[in-house]
Amino acid sequence: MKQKSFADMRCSIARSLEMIGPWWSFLILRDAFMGATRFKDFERSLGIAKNTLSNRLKLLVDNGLLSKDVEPDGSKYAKYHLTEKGRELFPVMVAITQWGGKWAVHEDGPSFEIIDKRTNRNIPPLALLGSDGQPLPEEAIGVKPAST
Amino acid sequence: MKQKSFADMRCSIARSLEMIGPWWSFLILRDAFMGATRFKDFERSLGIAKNTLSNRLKLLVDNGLLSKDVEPDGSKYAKYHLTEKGRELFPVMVAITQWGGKWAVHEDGPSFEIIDKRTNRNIPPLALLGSDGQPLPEEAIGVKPAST
DNA sequence: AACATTGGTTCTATAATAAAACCAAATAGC
DNA sequence: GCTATTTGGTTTTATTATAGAACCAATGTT
Repeated sequence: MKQKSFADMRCSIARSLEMIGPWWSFLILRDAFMGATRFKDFERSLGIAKNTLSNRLKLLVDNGLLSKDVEPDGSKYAKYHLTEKGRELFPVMVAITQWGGKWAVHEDGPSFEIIDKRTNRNIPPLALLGSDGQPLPEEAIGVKPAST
Repeated sequence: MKQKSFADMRCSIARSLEMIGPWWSFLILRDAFMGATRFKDFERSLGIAKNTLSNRLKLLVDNGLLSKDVEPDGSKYAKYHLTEKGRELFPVMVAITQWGGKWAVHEDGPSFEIIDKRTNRNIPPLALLGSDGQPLPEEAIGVKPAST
């Protein structure tokens, strides 16, 4: 009984989770955002088994979230970089980071913070905006199922 | 070799993923946001195996994302409701929905959309704000590792 | 040239998941 | 009030995924 796939579901959340992949994949992307590019970078940071890492990286490359590039910097070891598709997951990272900062924080505090470089201060919570571009009051949030 | 836990990592993203749980858990929460409350609601919507659903629900309740309540409405079947901790994952849902709406959308279109009820129109992308509350330019985004 | 590091692959053991069968309690239909 | 159905599970079994270790060739370092 193989693991069920979300890939044929219509819901964008399910499809996104399927595309990102399970577990480790998200942390691999996190490290990519933090500057990791090499197989060893990810392995060291995550303490992940090499075969698992290898499979995850392949999946992320196949799904277009990372690219595996041979650099013109002299080295023959490839580097993994976020694609545009991968980079656009940044708001998801921020949303989870902010949630975790409130509800899942380590006793020693978080390992990193997302800041406004101009002021070196934390950024405020991600803002839900209404169709007018102004902050969206909670009672105005709605979910509309597809009509078809 | 049991599955590695993220629970003792310091990173808030890792800790959040651990707390939410694997795979299905996120879709269970999605359905909770969409109004599902009963075991059967989740089962029908997800097509999930009952034992897996049972385990996931227990985990989500144990981790404080859902509460299992006996309702005063006459029924003796319990209902699952999002706690405040669970409800505050809404921005994460929105972020993934918006990403998926761009990068993982089904050929028939998304199954639902998040709207501004006042206008019945889609909401714009979640906004990253700077410490001044104004939109944060990309070059001002920084990540600061913990000093200690 | 010798040694260490990198980026894997292969193999085995264990844990997680799916599917199906089963069941008691609750609810609905008559 | 009696019967049938639905609900909310648990148990059992089969399969898949993951972790860990050992191994290896290519690369990079001294």
